[in-house]
Amino acid sequence: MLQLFDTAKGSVVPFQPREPGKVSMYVCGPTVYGPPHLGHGRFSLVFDVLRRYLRWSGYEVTYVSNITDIDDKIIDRAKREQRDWREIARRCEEVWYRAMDALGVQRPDHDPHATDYVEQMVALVERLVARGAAYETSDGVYFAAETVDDYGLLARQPLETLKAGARVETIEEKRSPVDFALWKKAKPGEPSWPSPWGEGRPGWHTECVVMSLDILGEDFDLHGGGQDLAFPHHENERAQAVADGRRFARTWVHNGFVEVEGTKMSKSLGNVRNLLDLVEQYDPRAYRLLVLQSHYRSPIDVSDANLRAAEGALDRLDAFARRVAASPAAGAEPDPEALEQFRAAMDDDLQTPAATRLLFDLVRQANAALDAGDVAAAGPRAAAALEIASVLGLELSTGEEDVPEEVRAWVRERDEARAARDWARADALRDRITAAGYVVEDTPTGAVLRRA
RNA sequence: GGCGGCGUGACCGAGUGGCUCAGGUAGCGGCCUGCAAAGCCGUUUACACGGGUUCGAUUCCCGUCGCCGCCUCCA
Repeated sequence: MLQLFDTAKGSVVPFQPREPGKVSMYVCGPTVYGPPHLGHGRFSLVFDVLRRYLRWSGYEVTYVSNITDIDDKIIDRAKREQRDWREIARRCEEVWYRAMDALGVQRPDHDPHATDYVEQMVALVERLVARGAAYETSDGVYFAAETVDDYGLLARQPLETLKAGARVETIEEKRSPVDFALWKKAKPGEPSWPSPWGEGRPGWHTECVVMSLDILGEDFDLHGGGQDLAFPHHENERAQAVADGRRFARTWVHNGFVEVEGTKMSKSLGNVRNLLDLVEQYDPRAYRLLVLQSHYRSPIDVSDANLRAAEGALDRLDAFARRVAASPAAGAEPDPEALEQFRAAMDDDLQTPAATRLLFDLVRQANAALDAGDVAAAGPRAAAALEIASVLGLELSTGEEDVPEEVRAWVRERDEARAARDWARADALRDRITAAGYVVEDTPTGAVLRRA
């Protein structure tokens, strides 16, 4: 059975879905005001892997991830660039999905947009005001954090400490420094929606409450995001739901941070903080592998050296996939014991490092068996390795899909030359193929091509 | 000030009170190969420092040093 670290409980607990066989998960998505960065990539990959694993485990998964398409940062950028804020949001959303697609992150089943839920948000804020959990000020409506008994649960700090640590540039009308905006009254020229408190826009923390409950219903299974969202964002979502008398997420899962070695990194390749740059400069799967190789709650350091190493490892996996596909070991049933080990690793709070180790062990074992001509031993291990890779979202390349006909012809010529033991000619042809960007591998069944 | 995390071999990065265990990348040596590629095998005193607990600590406790994150809108 799957065990996950629940931030609210502060420990690893058995994952028990609301409804047997079904999992409802909500993962906080991006605010669309700029290109996605490495942090977005990490949480997307982490929860993509969790989702794929749950599916593979037999759960029917509903995956919701929102798009925050109205926010101060969007408005600021619109002002600065003299553009329409909606256009910025729309463009950024396109870029977001382009990056996600490149990373192999499956699209959410639902991607609610904040602007489609403003009415429901207003209704929630009204209820909170009516219950005395929120109050109006000259610039908006604020949530009174002290009305929630266990406020600070996700921050894992008591309310008093949070208040003591709060930064002081707060509005004087706020009753407590930890209170946060549910509704912001519009200044002239700002996008706005009608409300009982006048024209304005929702605060950030409210949308996720409304959208998650609307789509997934009360007591949904899992709420996820980056560690930095635990407080204040998730804390504040939860506070609203609790004050509204609703049951909120059963389990809270947060992934660790991405660290980019400032100077070193920027020196070697000029600040790859942007996800799009990363997927252009490296095999996009390299980031996924990097994420898999450390535990989701640990920090990861994304550096040129790390990404290159991951690319090297992917070459190995691709070569393996090619070799298996071309061998008689292809198509075997996966070794059940290996899959059991995989399951054990993943069930233990998603120990993807152990899972990837298993993957590489299986690859080595299967390769050795193939070397020895032991198809019976190679098949099940190879199949298990390929299945594990697939569950982790690592799509391996077996193919020489789009090799130009010209290059194929050289390969055929080279095979003939080799058959005639004309090594000089064979080597000349290989040079030509190499120059065209391909690598030839001679196998017992003929030459195999791949991209360099 | 409060809370939390981290410091592992050339590099990255898991993990554990004692049982050669990681794994990946790179280098080197070997096998295989016409030569390669791919693959396999082998390979470099590893666990920040100082104490303590213990028969025994990289793993537990205390301290020191260093790095990092969160504490109102940043995944």
